[in-house]
Amino acid sequence: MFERTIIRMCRYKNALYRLKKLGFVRVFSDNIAEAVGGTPSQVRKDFSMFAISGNRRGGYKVDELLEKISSILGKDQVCNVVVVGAGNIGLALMHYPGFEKGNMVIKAVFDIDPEKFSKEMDIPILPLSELADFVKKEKVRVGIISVPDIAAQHVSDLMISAGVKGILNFAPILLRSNDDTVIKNVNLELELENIIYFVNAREKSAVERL
Amino acid sequence: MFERTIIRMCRYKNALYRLKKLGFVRVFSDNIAEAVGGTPSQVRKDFSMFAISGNRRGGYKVDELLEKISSILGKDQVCNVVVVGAGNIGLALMHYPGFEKGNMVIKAVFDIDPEKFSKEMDIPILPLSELADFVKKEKVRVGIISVPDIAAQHVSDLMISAGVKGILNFAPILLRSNDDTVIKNVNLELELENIIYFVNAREKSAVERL
DNA sequence: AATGTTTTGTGAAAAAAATCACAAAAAACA
DNA sequence: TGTTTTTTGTGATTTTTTTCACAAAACATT
Repeated sequence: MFERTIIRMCRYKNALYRLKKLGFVRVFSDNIAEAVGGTPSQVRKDFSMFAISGNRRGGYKVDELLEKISSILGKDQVCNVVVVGAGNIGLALMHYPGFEKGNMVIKAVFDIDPEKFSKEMDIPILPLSELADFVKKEKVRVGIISVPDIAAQHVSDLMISAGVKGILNFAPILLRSNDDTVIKNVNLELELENIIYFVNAREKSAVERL
Repeated sequence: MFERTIIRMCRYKNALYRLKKLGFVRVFSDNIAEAVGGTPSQVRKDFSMFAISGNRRGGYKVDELLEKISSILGKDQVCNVVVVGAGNIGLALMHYPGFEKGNMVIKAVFDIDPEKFSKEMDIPILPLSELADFVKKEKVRVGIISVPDIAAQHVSDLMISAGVKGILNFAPILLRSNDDTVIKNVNLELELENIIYFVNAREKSAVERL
């Protein structure tokens, strides 16, 4: 019942890092809005939900704001992540540069194909059978699923019983959250399909306007 | 101003394919709701937006329904897609099996690194300089961006000026749509951060309940 | 110190989305 | 054929989300 606001808070944080890199020390709500494609009043309203306050006329100090948002988003401590599925998507995520800087660390990738195992690497690829132990030992709380749809539910069950509390699922099947676990489904096919719809719709309405 | 409904329509279609494969000939709104994690009345309401009607007491015939939804989503004809950025994510998408079956075909991948070029493959990897010609010749209307953030805006401009009408952007930077082009930003880092927030929030509220 | 300007913070209003609830239709069955 | 049961289709209601609008605060300027 806060979801929209939280999603935006993540965006604000990202935008603030960029603004900071550009040399900003203070920002106003319209700078932030501009950076994330929103409205200034929505930015302020979102902040007010968390009692984040700036300075009337003076805006917000970037560093303070970043600190407050980060503490709300719980990014003070590092979050350990595992990936299950060493296919194309899984390996791509393994090397995705964006995670490290955001305090999220992929500790290992798991698969069932022995061909893929490699314990020596920076991020090891391990047999799926070792998942539960690894999760417990390394205090992993978030997992990424990048296996074929047919295996996704099983992997999800495995993760949850091992103690994972949040799952980002790339398999094209809907995994359901329960009271104890948060699951976010990302379906690339659907995203693309969506775009195609809107492209067609605009084209059609452009034709009709003639 | 329809976005939510459209996204769900895509999900319904997917679910219907699965139900069909399971042997369903007829479905009721609650079967569909169950399959996508929604409510029956929302399914019906969504359908009523497009004047899709079933049979009182008899539900919906899967084939008819699929046909209607598909025609709304504009998936009658194949949609040609290009990918720019032959990095980890780009190559993963290139081999992503979900696209083909949904009538979306990746025709080529583009990059600026000559090391990566390979014209002989099933899906060729070509120099970015050939993008505009390719898009025009192959009537490509949708593009996927999987380049580093710093290059994303430039690639987007290139695509749009070549005639691309829809963009799925994986670079961690917000690209803005205009009246003529639809852009959907997918930020993997943000997705993961989101999950971490909700995991932490639940943990905290669980502790408070003690 | 007084006045003017800018920007926040937030209730109130509007808009959008989801849910409810129930009449109407259609099949099943007696 | 009439009665019962099930499920749709949709207006009405509720909830959620966004936008508006303006007083209060803080700084600048004279």
